[in-house]
Amino acid sequence: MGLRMTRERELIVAEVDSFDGHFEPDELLDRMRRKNIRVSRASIYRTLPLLVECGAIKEAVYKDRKTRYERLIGRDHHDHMVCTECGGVIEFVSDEIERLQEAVCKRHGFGIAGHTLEIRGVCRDCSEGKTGASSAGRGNTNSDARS
Amino acid sequence: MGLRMTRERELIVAEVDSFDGHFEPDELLDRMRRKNIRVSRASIYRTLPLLVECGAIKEAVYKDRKTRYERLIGRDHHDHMVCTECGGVIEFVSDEIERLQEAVCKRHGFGIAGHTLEIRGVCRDCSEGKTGASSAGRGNTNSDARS
DNA sequence: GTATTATTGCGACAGAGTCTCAGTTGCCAT
DNA sequence: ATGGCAACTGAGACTCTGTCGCAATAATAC
Ligand SMILES: [Zn+2]
Ligand SMILES: [Zn+2]
Ligand SMILES: [Zn+2]
Ligand SMILES: [Zn+2]
Repeated sequence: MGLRMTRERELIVAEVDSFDGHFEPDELLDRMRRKNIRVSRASIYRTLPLLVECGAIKEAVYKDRKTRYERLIGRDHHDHMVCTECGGVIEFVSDEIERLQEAVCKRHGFGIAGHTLEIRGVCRDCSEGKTGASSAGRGNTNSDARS
Repeated sequence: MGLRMTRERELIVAEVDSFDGHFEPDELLDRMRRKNIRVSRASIYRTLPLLVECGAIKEAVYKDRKTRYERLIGRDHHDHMVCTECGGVIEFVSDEIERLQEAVCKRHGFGIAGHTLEIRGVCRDCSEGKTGASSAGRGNTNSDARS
């Protein structure tokens, strides 16, 4: 049969909606625990893939081999530059790149459902020697207007 | 002191060089076991990251939360379209996209070290109803000339 | 040839994510 | 509103990829 809207799922969705940026399942769990919102780890791990299927969130940057999610609803599509020094993430959009992707896929008869573009490298601050400028760098997200 | 060229590392490099396409560490191990080449799992897991640092291979598509590698030496850079139906992988290159990425990064003062572009969707065969055309699709790689 | 020290292999370990199963609860039909 | 049932939850055991510690080994430097 169909899915059911349970109390737990409402709580999880609410929590996901309550902030921007990237998160990992266990991170979400901790956040909820600290707020005294009781939901089991299993439920979180079971719900997030459902939200991906609904298009509410998507898997984003992988770090260490942990799945990271990112809210989609209420946010524009963007891609990522990840600094290998400080771990910082710059979000960016290039309409031209998006258009070219569509063109390439069309040529292959490939129907796009989504994509992930992740550029690895060294951000300006780190390369200018402001070592650890962005500090110990626990994935601070440096949002950015479309280019 | 520096690194050492050991018998084990030679064997691993030889095995990696012996085929194109993507592979996972344990896959490589099995392959070698079957050929009666004895190298410990730990050595493989320790060597592959070194090869990444040398630029001989790189981490490619993640699948299930397993690290997948791909040989770089002797192959041109390319990106991936992954079919969500059959699991097939189409490799492609768009020089324009590559160029645009450089432009965007330059604008951000971001020094590119590498990138991963993975487009998810449905390939031609699957969308034309040739369901399972590419068969049970365990990641068959459909190489392709530059577009 | 000997000293030095990186590397190997093994098995123990770590941690993200999955599975099982009994108990619960949303949902639909009556 | 009530009952029935399948979907869901929570707890913990489990799986599986990847890492670590340590004693034995072997590649390099002298
Ligand atoms: Zn994009
Ligand atoms: Zn983002
Ligand atoms: Zn590329
Ligand atoms: Zn490839």
